[in-house]
Amino acid sequence: MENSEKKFADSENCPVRNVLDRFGDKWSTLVLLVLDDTKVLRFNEIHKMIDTISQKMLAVTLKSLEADGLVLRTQYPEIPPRVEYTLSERGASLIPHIKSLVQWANANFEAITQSRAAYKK
Amino acid sequence: MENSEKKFADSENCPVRNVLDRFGDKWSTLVLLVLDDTKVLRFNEIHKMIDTISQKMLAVTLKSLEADGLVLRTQYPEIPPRVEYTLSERGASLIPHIKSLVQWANANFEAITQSRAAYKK
DNA sequence: TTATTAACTTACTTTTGGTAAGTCAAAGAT
DNA sequence: ATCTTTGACTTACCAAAAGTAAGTTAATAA
Repeated sequence: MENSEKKFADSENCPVRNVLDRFGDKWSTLVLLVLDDTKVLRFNEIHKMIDTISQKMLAVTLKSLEADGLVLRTQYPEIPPRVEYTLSERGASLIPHIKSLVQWANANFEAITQSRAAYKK
Repeated sequence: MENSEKKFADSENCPVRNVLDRFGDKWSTLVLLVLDDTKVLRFNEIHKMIDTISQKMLAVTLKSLEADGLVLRTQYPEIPPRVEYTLSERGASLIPHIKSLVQWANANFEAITQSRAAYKK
């Protein structure tokens, strides 16, 4: 009995599951794209660019991206505080892969929208 | 005043936002990968391969993938029922882009895990 | 003295996802 | 004839994740 049927089970040890758990959240990928687009951004600047994200979720998203070593956080000892976010090298290395997905998205956006509308049930 | 700061706002009309909203759910991408891996699968077979997904979420995930035209559903008029799922052409065209992400995941899995452990705060 | 500012937290509510049981219709077992 | 099994789901209820709004901090400006 082969267990090819278990290839994706067990998210602890499966890199695929692990990374999908990581980026299958609502905001991480978008934040990375925004940082790639503008290189250096402060908290409130990111918040303006993605205006539907809540401050709370932006805070936790940035924190987990930082924990994963994808984003660098630089804090200046001033008041009011100033904090700058940038992609790390590792974060930057992810971008081309995300952009390849984005290209597909742009190419298929219309067709998908139409399928969705036609599906209606 | 330029509004480059609004490039990613408004998820209705932004293909990037739209597609990330679509795949920023917990299961869609995994289901696509599993279907790519085995080509034709029945409901319960997918459920076994991704054993942590609930039947409920597998059902809604498959339904939305079908609505988007990424997955094809074939129902045989038998009892007990038999339903087969496959990738559509459109779904198949997405796979290479997802796999490029997966490769990155495999390559960076260890380093990320270590960063996470070191972060601890 | 009070307002302002940036980068967050905190308390509370809503949405999304998980769990377990139920449905449907026929074939096979008792 | 009634009971059980089977596969692909629903449904009702509960827990976890995300959204909302208000609060915190410390210095400078009004």
